[in-house]
Amino acid sequence: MIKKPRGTQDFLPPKSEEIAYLEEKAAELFKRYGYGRMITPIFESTDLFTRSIGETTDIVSKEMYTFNDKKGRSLTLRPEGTAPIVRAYIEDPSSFGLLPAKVYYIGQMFRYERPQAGRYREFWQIGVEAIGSSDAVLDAEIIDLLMSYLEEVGLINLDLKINSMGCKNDRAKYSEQLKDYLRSKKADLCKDCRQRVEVNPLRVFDCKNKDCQMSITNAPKIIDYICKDCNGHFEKVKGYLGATSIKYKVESRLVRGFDYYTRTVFEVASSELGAQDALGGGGRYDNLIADYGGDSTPAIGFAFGLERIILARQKQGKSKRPTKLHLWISYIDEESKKEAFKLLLLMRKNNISADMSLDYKNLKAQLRQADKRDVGYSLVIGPDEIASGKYALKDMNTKEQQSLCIDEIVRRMKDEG
RNA sequence: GCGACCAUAGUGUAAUGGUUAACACGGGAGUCUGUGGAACUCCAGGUACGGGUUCAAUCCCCGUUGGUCGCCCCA
Repeated sequence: MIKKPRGTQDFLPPKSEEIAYLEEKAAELFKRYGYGRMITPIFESTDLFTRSIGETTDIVSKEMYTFNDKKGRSLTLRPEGTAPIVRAYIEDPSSFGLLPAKVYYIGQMFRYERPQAGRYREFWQIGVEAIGSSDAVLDAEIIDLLMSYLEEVGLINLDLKINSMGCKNDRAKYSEQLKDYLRSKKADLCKDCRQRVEVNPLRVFDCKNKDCQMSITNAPKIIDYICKDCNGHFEKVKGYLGATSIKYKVESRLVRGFDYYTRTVFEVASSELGAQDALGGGGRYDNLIADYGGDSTPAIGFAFGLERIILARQKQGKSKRPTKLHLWISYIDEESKKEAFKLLLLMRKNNISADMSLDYKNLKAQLRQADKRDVGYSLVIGPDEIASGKYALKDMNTKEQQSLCIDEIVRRMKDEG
């Protein structure tokens, strides 16, 4: 038997409807904030990701689906959504219209990781990017958009953490300070962290090892090393956030997975999700476009994972009930089956969800099918109905049944629907 | 990439080194040939894959694949 590749999923109702629902909600809300949908290729030149995300990050060093096409070009299934949009912007800035350009995307991402609850090799993300402004109010808008979305789909008890990474210079300076500090504590650090000190010292903050956590309690904080401008920017972001109803915590140890972040970064998690608890996150990337050869253009964005939102909604009892059929059509004999089929098509033309038995069964069995499918109404068609032009419409909840002509039935179903 | 645990009808569980692998729910049909949800009867459907040990393996061993949970990392 051929099985689906590891870490991938098939989606059928009701799970597929959950995804559709989350997409609709996003489209609706993002439109209100002025964001339009953007679609980019699902694979890109490998260079795009290695350069933007950072060579030493886990994603690039071991998690990418990379392959050569028939001409020997190295391509990679996108592991995240920001780099492709930045690429498109640099390729043709004018197509993005007025700045800031506000776009969102919905689609699958790919990372070669060991699957576990809330983590897949092919997973769904929805993200937004606002390109062309460094104004702090935009940071607040973006964070508000993320939190509003999560609220919109019914999630509560979320923890929002924010931090500032400063600019390039700040980061380099801070990185050296942190290295010095960590080197002095090297004896207390775990095996992995000893390596991190040299390669990517900020990552030590993510370590869950108790000794490492102890060792960094007095570590220098990036917030103390960021320059005046960056600090001012962060203060403004917090000021604008004060205008919203959003609760957040400044977390000086918050470090995100991509090297391109500058200034504001943020992450939202749910304590109900276990080890993979991050629902979404993002931040500002003011240097990325310039680093790629575009005109210096500041930008900010975020992304969240649909599987984890679905998980959190399940834990919080918010899962959507599968959509039901509205009307089931039953027929008495082969003769009336044709009439039933005609009416079935008529109902569907009138936007009424309806279905009927395919194989002939006795009426009892057909009503049993209707019952199993939890329909609201059932229509019975037999020789008597065809002769009189009046059909028996039964309310499946109250068991009440009336004889009505077709127009009345259509009208009734539409009102109910 | 590392570690631990796991794999039996669609789902949830049972059982045994030896005739036919059991039960519940779910699915289908009928009892009831023009009126559903109950009850009863019947039907379909299963030991993930590949090796090994053995007279004999669903059971024991190894490998593969997949899942779950940690680590890493992140969505």
